[in-house]
Amino acid sequence: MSRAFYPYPIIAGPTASGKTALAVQLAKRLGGEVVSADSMQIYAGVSVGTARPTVQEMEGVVHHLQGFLPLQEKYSVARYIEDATAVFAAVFARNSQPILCGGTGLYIQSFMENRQLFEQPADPSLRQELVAFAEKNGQEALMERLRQVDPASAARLHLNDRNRIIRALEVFYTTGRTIGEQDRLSHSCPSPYTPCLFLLDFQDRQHLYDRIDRRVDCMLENGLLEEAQRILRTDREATVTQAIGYKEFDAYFSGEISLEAAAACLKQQTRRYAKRQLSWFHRMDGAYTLWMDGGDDLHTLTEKAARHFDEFCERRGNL
RNA sequence: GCCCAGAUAACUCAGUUGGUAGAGCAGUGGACUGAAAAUCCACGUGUCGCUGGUUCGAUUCCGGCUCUGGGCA
Repeated sequence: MSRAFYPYPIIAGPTASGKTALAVQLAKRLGGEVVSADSMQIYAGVSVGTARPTVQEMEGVVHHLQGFLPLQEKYSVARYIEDATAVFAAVFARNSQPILCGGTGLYIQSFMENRQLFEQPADPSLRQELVAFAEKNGQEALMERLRQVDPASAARLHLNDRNRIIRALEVFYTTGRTIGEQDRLSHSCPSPYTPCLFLLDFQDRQHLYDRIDRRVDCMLENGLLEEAQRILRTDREATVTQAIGYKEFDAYFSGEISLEAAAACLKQQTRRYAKRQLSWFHRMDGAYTLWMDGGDDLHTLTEKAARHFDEFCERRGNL
């Protein structure tokens, strides 16, 4: 009996590592479409600061899940899994090859594992209440509340990690289950798709940092300031205001620091972000690393990736 | 030329009543289950400017020199 087999490549890597260009070339090589896995590029009107691929960069390749969401709207990994799952079904249905490409580790991993997250929405008013409680009574008191209902999570989480403590409480109060139980339940249904993970990395970290610096300069030339002004005027509750590339100019617009200082700050924040991304990707098993500073040009890298994907499909398809 | 203040981690500085030193920031590593470009954790050896002197011992006290600010001429 032959079971349906739906393999797909994942292009993962830190910001400015060259994911976009490689995904486009691989899509052309394999006859496919790019599905973005980026928590900020989903928003409309933030194309410069999030380095969303331009029409020229896409070279005619179809891109999904980019620039479709209004700025004020909240998004989450749950919605992402839903959206990406729908896109994958459609792309495979038309006999095309989806290529997942992005830098948001949580989104990539959650999609890969096909986590079931449809029964436990966030509760903003409860969160607010818990934040207020923590501010009034202190972090230790908040942790004590978690310890009462979910000692395992309380032991695992750090006292200072308020977001996660609040989330754990939220899950318990709204579902009656601990976040650990919820976790087990979310893995009840394996993914119908088989991922082949590529990690874009650098042998010399400095090469990545140089690329980040150049990209920020480039963004400034392409109208980052205007975009930032617009974003900073939107509701500060919106998810998009968390993006790196806008809040760093707050102090510049209010006249506290020079443009050079703001740009330097942005570069630094981006470097730190890239490091966190690498940290996430390094712990994912079985990745095929593509060294972006190993002397290979884009064509060679694309060929390496395509060949590895072919072998991967052959090997897995015969299981 | 004179007077004053500095010179300590890549950077900004603290400190040692004389027993070779520590914060922030940067950097590095890590975590991550519905905000994730978010949130959080861990990691600190450096000719204490150079050179003499005093001392068992000087980064610390004293002298000279060099450099950097500021002031006076």
